[in-house]
Amino acid sequence: MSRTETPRRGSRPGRAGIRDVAAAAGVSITTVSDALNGKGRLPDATRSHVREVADRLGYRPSAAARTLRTGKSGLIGLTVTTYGDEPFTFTEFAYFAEMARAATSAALARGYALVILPASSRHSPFDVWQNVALDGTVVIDPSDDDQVVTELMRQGLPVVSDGRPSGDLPVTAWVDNDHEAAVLELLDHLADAGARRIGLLTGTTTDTYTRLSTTAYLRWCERVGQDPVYESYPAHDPCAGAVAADRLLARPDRPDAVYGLFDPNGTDLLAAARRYGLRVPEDLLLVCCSESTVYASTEPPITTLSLKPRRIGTAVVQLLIDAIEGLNTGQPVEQVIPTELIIRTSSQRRPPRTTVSAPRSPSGD
Amino acid sequence: MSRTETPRRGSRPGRAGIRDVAAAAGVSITTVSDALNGKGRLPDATRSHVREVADRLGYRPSAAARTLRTGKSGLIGLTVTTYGDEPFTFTEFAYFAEMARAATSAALARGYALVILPASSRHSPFDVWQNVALDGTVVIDPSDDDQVVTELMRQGLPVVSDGRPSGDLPVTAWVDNDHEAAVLELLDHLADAGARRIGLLTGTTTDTYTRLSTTAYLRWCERVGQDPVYESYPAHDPCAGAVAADRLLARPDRPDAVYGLFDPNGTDLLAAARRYGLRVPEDLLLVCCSESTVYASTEPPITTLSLKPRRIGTAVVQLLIDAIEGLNTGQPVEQVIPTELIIRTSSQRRPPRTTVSAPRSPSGD
DNA sequence: GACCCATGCAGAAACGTGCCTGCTAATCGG
DNA sequence: CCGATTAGCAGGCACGTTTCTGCATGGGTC
Repeated sequence: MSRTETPRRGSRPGRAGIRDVAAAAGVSITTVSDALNGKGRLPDATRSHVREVADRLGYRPSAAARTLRTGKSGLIGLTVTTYGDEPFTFTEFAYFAEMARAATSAALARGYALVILPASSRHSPFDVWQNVALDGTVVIDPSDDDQVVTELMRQGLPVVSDGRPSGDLPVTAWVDNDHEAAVLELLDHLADAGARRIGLLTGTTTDTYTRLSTTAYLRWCERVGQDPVYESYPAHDPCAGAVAADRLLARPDRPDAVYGLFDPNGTDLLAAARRYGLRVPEDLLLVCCSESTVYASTEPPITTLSLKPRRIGTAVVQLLIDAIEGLNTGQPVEQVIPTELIIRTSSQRRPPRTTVSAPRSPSGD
Repeated sequence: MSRTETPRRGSRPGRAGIRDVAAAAGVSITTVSDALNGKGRLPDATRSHVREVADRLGYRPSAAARTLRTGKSGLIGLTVTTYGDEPFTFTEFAYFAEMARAATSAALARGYALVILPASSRHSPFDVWQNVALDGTVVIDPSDDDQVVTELMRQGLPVVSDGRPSGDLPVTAWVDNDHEAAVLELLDHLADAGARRIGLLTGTTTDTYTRLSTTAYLRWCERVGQDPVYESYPAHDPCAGAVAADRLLARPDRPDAVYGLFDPNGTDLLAAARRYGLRVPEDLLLVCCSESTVYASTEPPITTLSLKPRRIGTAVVQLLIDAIEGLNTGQPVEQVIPTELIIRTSSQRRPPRTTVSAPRSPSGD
């Protein structure tokens, strides 16, 4: 009986609820909700009055209550595969950084925020996946039988993957490059530049990117009648890359052109070439897959294959939000983003033009 | 009257609630909640029975309802300052990538997840900040009168900043390097290596890092009696960096050593040095602040100052979670992370040792 | 003047969980 | 054998919001 008089009981002091706004404005809770959300039919006078009172009280609606009521949280999960003990190589390479950055801004532009989550999910109540209400999830390079993806789809949550899912992994949509076509174009470019034996620096991991790129290389070799020359290494270990680059150039059947599948391969191969006294591009043509801008100012500048992570990150998020809001029914759920081969000095036998004057000081070139 | 018989009304089909688990297990809702959360006093038989039924039904507790009830969401905001029109330069430089990665894994290890949020907050109901329930926020390089930080602190939410807040901006705690000491140590190192006139490549932005580093440089110059030689450029524009590097080396009072404040300055300065025929380190000593590993394999390898972003990201999150959980009362709220000067060839007059054999082919060095 | 509809707002039922309160039966000390 | 304690569990309120329903009121139309 005496309890009915306590206006706010358990609420944190300092945070005003919608009830406080209604009481202060002399209207009902419904009116406050409608006025602030632009719904219902209210005269502008009431609307502005409620807004003013809410502002004066510093009212901030509870996101948790809104999510509970509406079922929409405005949160999108972002997860990447783990490598070994390291939590994950998120942004270890420039690709992930650019992709995540584009995905973040695309999500924010549509009123969503990204939550970074691990690729593995313990089946325990302390799992982070249990404690966050998601509207959907972006998965980067899901594994063949990704348990997280399976579970999310089973819950009816949309999942869009960067990288086409292998096997029968069900996803709402996916975005990827045409890796085979990119590798074939790249190898043709090297052959046009005069390469007779093209080597490959690849990874031991079984992700889709590595697999497709490697098989495309092998098919190309078979087509042109060249013996494959490649070295593999665990891509998550930066030191192993330098060692593998060295191994590749130390082989008796040393290639006269190399394509490195991973971002640091360019500098690693360049350093290895210097160690063996090989000039680039005179003795060795070089291309690597990278999003880093450092290869524009190396000596010499290195030709890179860009996977356009910005476009991928944007497309992934757009597809996911469309699915969340039910806008993409009937549209294609597969999207292929073209790659871009940025041709620089390292893959051209004749440098396009010499550096602009600037006399070399010591041993005159 | 007839409504009391409908077991689940508006709930999404396919998602079982705690009521369904209670009904299926033949116990009350309280017992289910206690059994799954390890609270209350229940015999192990009941506990395991409830768990089994919950597993069988695929029960997933609603994060929104739990957050509404407990007031804790398990979410931590992560925000960085914006630069121009670009949403934000998040992970534009390796520092942010490494810092965010360490912060993410530190948060996940303690059961929290990071939400990436923009530094600006429109005062509108469509603002992302309104729609996400946060337990606390990590702010990278807050501006002098950061409105987001002020608002969050006013709401009673803990805020920990990477970079000491300038002015009277209130924060719960902050983590930073001792930038002055780092710059002074670095300049002393260059002077020890024989530098007579040390130049600086700095930024036009007014963030704390740029300001402290620049003033430390100016103070050092004053102390040793050297005229300051520096060029400024907008750090968010990668092209401007190369131009500024060129400007610095084109000056009549050309420095014989340069420290670049930002990550890409190393390659930019190296390229500029090549254009002017300056050998590194013989004619020009070079140091830049970077977390990138490419500087280990450039020609020559470049000495870098590491701000230890991994340690900073970890420390920031630990302090924030301690504050959220009320564990750090009385502990210091300021934490200084030591920097590390990674000395390579570019800042040593005498290279420590020549490259291991490997005959240079053409113009014999 | 009776009917109808649009307008402006209030009441109240959920959303799904956590936890405080309380009730019953079993154990225990004396 | 009896009061006191405790284990084991159920009832029900509250978190703060959205939204369905409904009740007045007023101005039109026939």
